[in-house]
Amino acid sequence: MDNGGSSGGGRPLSDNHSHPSAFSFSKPFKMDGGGGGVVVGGGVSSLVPNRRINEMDFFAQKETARVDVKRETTAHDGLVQGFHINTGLNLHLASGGSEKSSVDGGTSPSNKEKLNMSDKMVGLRAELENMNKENKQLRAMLSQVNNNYSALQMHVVTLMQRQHNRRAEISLANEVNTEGKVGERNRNETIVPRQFMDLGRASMAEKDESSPSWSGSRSPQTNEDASRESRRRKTGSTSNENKDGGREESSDQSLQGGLPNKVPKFNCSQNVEQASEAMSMMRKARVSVRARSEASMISDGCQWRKYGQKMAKGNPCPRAYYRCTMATACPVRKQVQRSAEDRTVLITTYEGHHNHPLPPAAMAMASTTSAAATMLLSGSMPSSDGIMSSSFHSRTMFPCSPSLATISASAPFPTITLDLTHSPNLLQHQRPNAQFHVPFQNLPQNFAPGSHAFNPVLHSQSKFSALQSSPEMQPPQVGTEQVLKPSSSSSDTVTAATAAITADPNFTAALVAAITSIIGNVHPNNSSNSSTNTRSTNVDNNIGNSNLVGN
DNA sequence: CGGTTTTGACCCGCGC
DNA sequence: GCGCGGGTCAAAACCG
Repeated sequence: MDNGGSSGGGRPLSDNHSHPSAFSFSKPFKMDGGGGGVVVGGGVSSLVPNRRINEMDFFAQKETARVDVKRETTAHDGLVQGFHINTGLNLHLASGGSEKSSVDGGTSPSNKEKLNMSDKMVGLRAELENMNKENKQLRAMLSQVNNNYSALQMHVVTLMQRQHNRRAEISLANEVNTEGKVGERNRNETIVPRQFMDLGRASMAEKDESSPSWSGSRSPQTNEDASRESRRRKTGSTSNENKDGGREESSDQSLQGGLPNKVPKFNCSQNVEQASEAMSMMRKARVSVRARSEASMISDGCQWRKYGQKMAKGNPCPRAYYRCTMATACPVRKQVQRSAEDRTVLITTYEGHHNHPLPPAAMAMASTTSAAATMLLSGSMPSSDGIMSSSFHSRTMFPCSPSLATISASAPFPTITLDLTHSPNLLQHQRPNAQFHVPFQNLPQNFAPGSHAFNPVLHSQSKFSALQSSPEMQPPQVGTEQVLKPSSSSSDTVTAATAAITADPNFTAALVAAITSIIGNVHPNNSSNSSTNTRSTNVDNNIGNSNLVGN
């Protein structure tokens, strides 16, 4: 691996990554001080060289220079010149100055006043720019919150429906069979999918240990916690482990904290439980992205810290494990591995939801993974028996983009795979035919289904059966994904999932935005990617993505 | 010096 | 029970 050369410390990473708070607050303040000092203190001659101090903000310097010229001409050429200048760009400034000078009486005080006003102007503009930046940052945060909100909302609706179905089912079963089993089930009333529940318990157990009755099959999350717990007990809980444990705990909390709007809506404790279960499950849902890239990692705008690497069976390429480090408690993880069949294909699997504001470059991917996970879960959870059927080792395709995404909801983690290996022409076949209008209704103009015909080559490549049977399409890195063996029940579920996903414009919009950003990032032309990971390409990514996300 | 990467060890679930 | 594979940890090495 090229990790040694590309590793690099964290500082370039944090510098390159346009963390909003880092960017928008430091520079304007510098600018204020510099610009103000120059104009007030310096004479004409001293001002000109100052223009070359490029450390300062361009905007402030331009203002300074403009004022210099005016002042110079006013002083040397008299009233006519001065009058001429006053009709220039800074009308407000000039008139204000003249007003004050008439009050004060002298001409030189008038100049000073002008200077002061221009100083203030510069400061105000700097402030304005600062506020604009803040505004942008807030907008980004807002859009993320909105995204999370809608995702969670959909999931809650799904849960409610499932609960409703279950009640109906139970009452039906009670009529038919009055056995104790059913009665017991009825007492528990809201039995959600077992796997779902276990995941929820894991997070609940951390916060509330007063639920010892939780037992049964252990979910990976529980395993993780138990493993951590056992290690903690063994080693006497070093500071690091404490930190880690705290991190995990706070990650769950923060997960919910990141979506505060929904949780209070649950009045009964069971619903709260379900919500947290849903969140835990969402953390476990995975979104896998296949993309061609020479880089060791695709640039998604986030900061990642590698915490492990393993040789996976059946793949000579190692699998790398990354954690999001943009926030201390961010639960998002990802796995990166090259495809065994095609080494140019990089498979990135995301898991979890960011609990912190994201830079614009990261918004697309985060939104996609979030929405995809949500839709995957809400659509894939069978409502018939509340348990993710073991027969649900199935995959399906997005009808809107047959070569784009694959659902693989095999236990324990439902996974959705976005195949971007045909990315160069992706934008040309957003909508293969008129059959799938709805999902792209809300697309930004850039991504609105264009007049380009669906690429016939890709179209032929993307047939359902071909993709299913293609070993390349099976993300080899995750879980126990299996090749499709469609059963009637699974196909129903898959259909439901597909329908749910494709009916959600938010998801499709986010999906397309993410895909487009990825295309920009993983394109072979991006030569700087070849030996470096995210940090080296973030600036480019930000530039490239800002347009996409902004739309 | 602080953050990241590397890498061996550990734990757990699962299949036999 | 044992081995295998996946996932994670954490000390050491590395980097800027």
